[in-house]
Parts: sequence; C-alpha cells; structure tokens
Amino acid sequence: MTITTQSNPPLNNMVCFSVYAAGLAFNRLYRGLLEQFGLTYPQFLVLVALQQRGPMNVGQLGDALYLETNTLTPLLQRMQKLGLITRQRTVKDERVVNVALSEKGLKLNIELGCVPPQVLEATHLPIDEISALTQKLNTLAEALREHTQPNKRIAL
Amino acid sequence: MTITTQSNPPLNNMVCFSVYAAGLAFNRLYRGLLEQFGLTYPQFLVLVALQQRGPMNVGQLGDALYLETNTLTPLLQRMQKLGLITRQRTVKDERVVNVALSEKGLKLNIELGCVPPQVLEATHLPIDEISALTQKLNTLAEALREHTQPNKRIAL
DNA sequence: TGCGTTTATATCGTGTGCGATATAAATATA
DNA sequence: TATATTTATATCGCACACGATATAAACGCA
Repeated sequence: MTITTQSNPPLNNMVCFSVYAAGLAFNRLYRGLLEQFGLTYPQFLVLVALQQRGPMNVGQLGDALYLETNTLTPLLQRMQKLGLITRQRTVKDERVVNVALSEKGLKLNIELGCVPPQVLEATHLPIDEISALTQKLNTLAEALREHTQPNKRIAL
Repeated sequence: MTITTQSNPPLNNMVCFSVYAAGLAFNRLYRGLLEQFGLTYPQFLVLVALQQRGPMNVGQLGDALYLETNTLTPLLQRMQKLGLITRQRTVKDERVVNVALSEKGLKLNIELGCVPPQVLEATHLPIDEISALTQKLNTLAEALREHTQPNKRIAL
C-alpha cells in the first residue's frame, strides 16, 4: 500500500477522477445489461424511483435523482413515447406534471429485477463493503452539494 | 413552501446510484470552479493528464481517461481551437495524432493549481479517508471493466 | 508486388446534463 | 380587481459519452 501524497498526483489518485471513471464503468456495464430492454441508465433509475416511491411530479423526481427539469423533461418524454410512463398535468395545479408507471412500465420493472444482482456480482465485492462504500459516497456527495448550490438548499 | 425532506430513498442504497450522484455533484462543483477558465471537467482532465505524463497520442489519452476516440476527437478539437493543445499527426505513422500542451495550455495548468485544493476542501473529508475511498473506487471500477470489455484489454 | 487485414483516428446519430431563457399557472400584494 | 412575483415545467444550445460506421495508413503474406 503506497500512499503518494504529491501535490500533483496522477489521475487515479484524485477522488473526482476515480468517481468519474467508476461512473463511466457503471454506465458501460448497465448499457450492456439494459440494451435488451431498450433502456438507458437514467431511464432505469426513473423506473426504480417510481416503483419505490410511487407516482411523483417532475420536481420530486429531480430531487430524487439530482437532476434538473431541463434534463428530465426530454428524458420523460422519451419514456412516455416508449409507453413506460404516463405524464399528466394535475387538476389542482396545472403547472405540475405527475409522472406514473404505465402498465407496460410496471411489467418491465419486474423483468428488470435480474439486473441489480448482476451488477452486484460484477463489483466483485461483498455486500458489507459495498454498503460502506455507498454510505461514504453519499456523505461525500452531500458535502459537495453544499458547496455548489448555497441558495438551492435552503428549503427546510 | 414545500419541505422536501431528503429522507432515506432506496436509490441511495445502490452503489451505482451513489457513484452516479457523486459524479453529478463533482461535475457541478467543477463547473463553477472551471467556469472562469472556460474549461469543462473532461477538458481539465486532459490538461492534467498531459501535464503529468507529457505528450501522448489520442489512444493513450483514451486509455488514461477511459474514453473512446469518438469522445476525445471532438473534445480535443475544441481544446485546440481554444489554443490549449496542439494536435499533430506523427511522421513515423501518419495515423497517429500526437497531443501536447501548448504554451497557453502550460500557463493555464499553473493557474489551475488552485482548483484541486478547493475541491478537496469541499469534500469535508480528511486526506486519508479520501485516499481510501479513491482506492476502493479504483478497485471497483477495474472489476466492472473486466465485465464490460473482455476483449479490449488483451493488447498490452 | 499486390491486396486483404489490422490499426488509429474521425464522423454521425442518439441520449444525457446543464446554463440560460421562455411560458403559463398560481400566489402575493397593492 | 389588477398586476407583480413566484413556481413548475419546457425549450434551446452546447458539451460530453458511446455504438456504429468511415477513412486512410500500416502491416501481413502469398
């Protein structure tokens, strides 16, 4: 175990890059696994979020996935075109668009159950290590968010 | 005023999502820090890689950043247009394009020295924890890559 | 020498991400 | 009631990322 504490360390010693590279690797792995379902990774995340939390409006989905509406709107439009979700402006507030799983989306979600285990297997890591890593990453991300949007986080 | 409590969404219990969300958070942090230099995060990575390893051809840069040439070529063309790098086909092999820092790129790299410390500070984590996390992520990413491109890593 | 194959990079199309801006509905305030 | 402001979502433009494909140079081999 060599600890290189240089001021200009190689790329692999920068957390940001390791996170970046791991993100690329996950994305490529998921691409292969989701190809047969015609899904992208963000689309998969939307399905999971809707399954776990039920119908949501666009803003809530953005809070869950850490995405802006300018990313979500086109993504959801594509998923609607695929028949996986429904998008409906609410009666109470015409500005709000409620997003829900369609029949087809629900069925697809069941088929997708085989994906996470495959991903877990590909990590070659035991569950407890994965959990620990996940927790650390969540803490890290939360710290970074505080430094990025000082005025967006006020909602409390 | 809606209070969106970011409770314990199951999404945050998936490593892939935590990596994804941390990547988004890093990207947004870097966006703010690099804006004054007119750089994106991948462009910043190219500068760092060239600084640390010296001139490289496109393929080597791809190996270093885990990016394909179809991503790198346009990115490098933009950086060349900004005057940060030079791109030259080698005489020995006309297929190979050698990428090097320009005068301007070298100077910019010096100015960029202030960025990593700011990022490190934003993580709110001590160096040793960052290092440990980085190592785990590198190991994880390597495992994922083995499951994704079994035929690409042979040529070495 | 001739020619099929491999290699390095480039081009194209699609799908994210996001800053800036637009739009319409709801709300606040005079 | 009228209007300014806020809020929720959408649109636009640009920069990644990558699969599929193209192109030209280098190589292999009869």
